[in-house]
Formats: sequence, C-alpha cells, structure tokens
Amino acid sequence: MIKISLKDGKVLEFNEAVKAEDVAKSIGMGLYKAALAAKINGEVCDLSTVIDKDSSLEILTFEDKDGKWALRHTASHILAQAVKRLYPGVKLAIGPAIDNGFYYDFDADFAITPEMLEKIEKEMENIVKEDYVLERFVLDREEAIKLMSEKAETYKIELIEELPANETISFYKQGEFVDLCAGPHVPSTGKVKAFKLLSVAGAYWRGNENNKMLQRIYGTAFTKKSELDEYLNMLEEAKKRDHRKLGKELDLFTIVEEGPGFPFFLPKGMVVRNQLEDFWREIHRKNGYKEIKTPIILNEALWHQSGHWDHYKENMYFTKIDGEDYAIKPMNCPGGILAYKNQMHSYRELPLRMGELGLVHRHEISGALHGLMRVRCFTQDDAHIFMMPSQIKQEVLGVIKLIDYVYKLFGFEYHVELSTRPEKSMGSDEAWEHATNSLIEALNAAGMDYKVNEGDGAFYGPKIDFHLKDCIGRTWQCGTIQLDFQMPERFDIHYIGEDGEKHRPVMIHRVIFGSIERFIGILTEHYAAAFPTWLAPVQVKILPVTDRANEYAKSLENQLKDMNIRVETDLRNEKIGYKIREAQLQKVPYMIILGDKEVEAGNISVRSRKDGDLGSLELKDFISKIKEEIEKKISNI
RNA sequence: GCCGGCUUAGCUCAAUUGGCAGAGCAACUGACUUGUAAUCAGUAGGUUGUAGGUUCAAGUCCUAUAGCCGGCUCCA
Repeated sequence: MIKISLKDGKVLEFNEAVKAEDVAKSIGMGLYKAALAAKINGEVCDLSTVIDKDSSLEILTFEDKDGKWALRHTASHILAQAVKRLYPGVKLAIGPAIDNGFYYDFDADFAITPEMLEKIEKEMENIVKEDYVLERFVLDREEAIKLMSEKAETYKIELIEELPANETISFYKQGEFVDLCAGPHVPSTGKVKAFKLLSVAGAYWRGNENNKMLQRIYGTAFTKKSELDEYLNMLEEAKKRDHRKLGKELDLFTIVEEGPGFPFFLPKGMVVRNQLEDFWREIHRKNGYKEIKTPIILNEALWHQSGHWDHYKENMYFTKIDGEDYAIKPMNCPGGILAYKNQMHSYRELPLRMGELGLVHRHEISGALHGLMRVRCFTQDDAHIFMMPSQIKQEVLGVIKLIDYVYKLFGFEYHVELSTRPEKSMGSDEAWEHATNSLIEALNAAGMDYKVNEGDGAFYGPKIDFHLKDCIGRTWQCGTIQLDFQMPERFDIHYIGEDGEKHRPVMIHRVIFGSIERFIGILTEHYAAAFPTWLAPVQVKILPVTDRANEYAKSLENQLKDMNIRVETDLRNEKIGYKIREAQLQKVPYMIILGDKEVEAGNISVRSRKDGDLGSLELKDFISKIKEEIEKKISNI
C-alpha cells in the first residue's frame, strides 16, 4: 500500500507503484489535462516519474512557477530540435527557461536573422503537432560523452565533463532529437500550445567574454494562445511607457550624440529632479543626516590611497592639471572621508551621518548604456555613516527602514540581494566575515527576505542591494547599503573614545534612490510619466475657452503662482478641445477651464487628468485640495 | 567591448528591381472667438548619421566610422 498525500491534505492510497500522471488522472481529468510536471517530496520532476513509496505529491500546472518552467524548458528543446532540422551543422549550447520565457544558445557559422526565426517557428509548430513524447533516460559519464561525440555536440561534452561525479546524467529524447538535460519536462511536445520567438542576441558561452560568442534565440511559451496574446500585448503596452520614449515626448531629458551616456536634463525633467532632491533633503534632515558637497576632480594620489586605482581604474576618467595627475571621481567616499578628517571626532558625535548628492563619472562600456538607467555620469544620493562597531546593526537597520519608507511612498515593489566578498577585494577574511554577518543580522532584524549573490560585493565590503523593476520587468539596482572596514583603515581615520584613546570607526556607504537619473527613469516608467502632483513638472494648466477669459486666466495664474503651485496658461487661439488634448497628453494633473460662465461667476471649472470633468469649484477650495495632495505626496495614478 | 539589427525634416514614418526625396504632426503666417482629447488655409523645413567607394545615375549596392536598439558582459 502506497500513501500519497496531496497539497490540500487529502491522502490517496494505491496498491502498487504509480506514475504521478496517473495520480493526476485519478484526481480528475481536468487536472490531468492541465498537468505539466509534478513535485514529489518537494522535488520537481516529470509526470512520468513512478512513485513507489509513501510520498507527498503536488501536480504542477501552468499556474505554478515550476510548471511554467517545465513547459518553457520543453519549448526551448522544441526550438533546438527545429534548428537542428533546418540547420544540421549548428551546435547546441544551453537552453533554459527564464522569467517570462526561454532561450537557447547556438553556435552557428552564419548569422541567424529575423526571417529565419519565422522559418524556425514554423518547424516548431510541426514538432508540436507531431506531439512527441519526451522520454527521459540516464547514461553513465562514458556513454553520455560517447553519445554526444557521435552528434559532435562539443559544448554538451564540455558540460558533461564538468558535472560532479555523483550527478545523474540524464537525457531527454523527443522524436529524432536528444538533448542533455536535468529536466523536468512536460509529457509531450503537444503541450506547448502557444509560443513565439522574440529575438536573437549574442551571448558568450558560459557568460564569459573570453569565450566564443554564440547566438541566443529568445522566446516565450504559454499553454493557451490567449495567454500568449495577452503577454505580447503587455509588452507592446510596456514599450509605450519606456522612459526613453516618454522622456523625449514630454521633454524631460535628452541624450545627444556628442555625449553618449551623459544625459541632459531639460526644464521639465529638472522640476522632477529638484522635487526629488528637496524631498531627499527633508527626510535626511529628519533622520539626523548632515549634508556636504565634495569636488568632482581630486588628485590621483587620493585614488591610489583609497584602493580605487587598484580595483576600479578601468571605470575611471583621468585628467591633468598643471602637469599633475587628477581623477574624476567615480565614487564619493574618498571625498567624504577627507571631509570627516577635517576635524577631530568624539564618540559622542557617532554615528555621524553625512549625506552628499554627489555627481560621479564612471566609464561604462558602450553596449551597456541604456537611457537614464545606465549612464556614464550620475548623481548618487550618497551618505557615509561613521560609527562605532557596536552601532553597525542599529545603523544598517535605520537605513533599511528609510529605504523601505521611500520605496513604499512611490508604491514600488522591490527585492533585496546580499552580495559577499568578490575575488578582487581588499581586507582580511575576519573583517569580511564580521561585516557580512552584521548585514545579515540587520536584514533578519528587519524581517527582510533576501537572495545571496556570492562574490558580488564591492571591493571594500559586502553590500545589501535593493532592486526595482522597469516597465518590462527588468530589474535595476537602486538602493544599496555597503559596510566598509577598509577605507577607515586606509585613510587612518579615528574618533576619540570614552577612554580618551583613538579608535577606528566603521563606515557605511549607502544610497536610497541609488542614482537620481536611474530613479527618475524608473519613476517615469512606473507612473507612465503621469507623475503624482507633487512631482509633476506642470501641476495646473489654465485653459481659457476664448480670449475674453484671458485676463481672468492671468490673474488666476498669478494667484496660483503665489501659492507655489507650478502653473501654466495656454493663451493660444485654439479650440478648448485642442488645449485639453494637449494638456492631457502632457499628463498635467489638473486643468482649469475658463469660459464666459466662470468669468461671470468668478469661479473655476476643473478637469483632472485622471477623472475628467470635475465641474465648478471655488478657487480657494481647489487650492486647498491640490495643496493637500502635494503636501501628502499622494500618488494619484 | 562583443554578436545582430537600425539611422530619411524638430517628432512619427513613406519612397517598386539603383532612376526627379514625400506624408502626418510640430513650427511659422493668416482666417475663425471657439465649452471638456485634434478648426481651416497657406509658408518654410533635407548634403538621407559621417567619410570613402562602385555606377551614366545611390536614401537604396560595397567599405570604414559614430550613435541608437535587443542581448552578452558590467553595475547605481
């Protein structure tokens, strides 16, 4: 008797060993049809897996992440099969499922073009129609290498050779196609009902730029055509909120050929930026920070002392002044430390929180540049916290809370990553361990979930990163908290302790927005440029219906300006519908429409970007309403 | 930096097989005095990213180069 317990707590009993798919069938045909993979005792596997002892079982469908991945993984095999049919000489590399889809890397001695994608898609459709069963089989290392040698799949051989000794080497066969693969897969190719190939891109073998560049085909797959269409439609919609497009349309910023990666902020974008900076200063004052400003160019010797010369030189720009070597700062910390050193510090002053909106320049490779998201000069909303070792946890926790407060205000979902010691780094193992543990403790104290990135820390210390999503779901690092025992050492900074002796402080480097530029990019996409009123470049647009209302309009404009409201008046000789349309496209939160009626009654007619015509209001009531909205930073999207 | 694609008026895009560079919007001028997402008419706007080459003839073909886009890589 085999007992199989299901997710809902029910227990099914079978007289003999049974396949997961048969269990699904016994639960119901609906589930059986939707089933893509199974989770047996917590392990994801094929539906054809035989259960021969008491187990827990979960049938995975497209609703489950692992079910989705199995389907898309199978889709990537179908892609590979189609490519092999059409272009037999192509060598296979790897083809996993990823968020939102799948890819497969190929080594072909010709360029894969978009036209070829259409052909490949057609062949994939055939393979789906032919509905091959995916059969799993296991080989020992020698047999596996032999099989792949016969097929001249050199990349597969390399993969097999590097598998650990105890690893099961499994293959999946569908029709004439066999691929090395850990699985799991859906039962047959016919399950992949709706798919599309999306793009071709170069990708280095194993992500290493010293290796050969392969050609990667990206695609996505769903169980239903309607889901695929919905996804493709979502991508189209997302393109409309791309900050590069909106930034151009709404004149927020521009990047010109003369300065690749060096954005220009135009008047409208500058308003958003200044509002963010004002807000930043306000919360930092409230949280006990002082503000400094350090120079952009400093003597190169400083960067030797800080370790940047050894660890960051490739990303830095240099210049000469009077024959002396200078560097353009890629980070604010050395300057911040020099500011700290300007005075003696007592333990009574600690933690000393010093903020700086610092403009840094970093050389990014040309292919990495991306609108405001990745640029070559940007302003970090930096701060350096100097403290005693006993204050680390408390201070890190304080920063985590501040970041959380800011992101929540904008309505962002975010995820957190902890990065540990990289290969290229300085300091002792003990110092790194202490620093890393301190960050973990603070994360735990804050109750934060986080992912660990081994070896991804800064060269001077481990860090916690906060990632935000752009409109198509790519994530960008924004906030970061980095713990540093190295710089204080290198710069020999100290404070006078209770005992009257000199002690070494510990440092935190942290940013909340990360880079103002990137943050504005993310905000633009998040709000589709319909910024909340407190950030909107123009908050109110006054639209006279005819020039009989122009004088009234001008007087209202002055009154609103006196109340510190950003207002513009459209006196052009155009129809009201035209003026409204334009204001709406410019995403102005409020329009005041003035015709003969309003002039007569001395009131105003208000239209909101979001809700349309709001009817007649008294000016003072409108002012108090909008003032409150600005004051409370209401995100009225 | 690497792989592939793209680059035509301020913006969005046209231009058969190489055969006179065009439209809408925006701008400017004029008329219209208008009530909640586009009034009409006219004017001007270009060394087709840049530099070479092939050709009787190049936006179109070839080479180089810059920038952009999608990825890889890298990172705020």
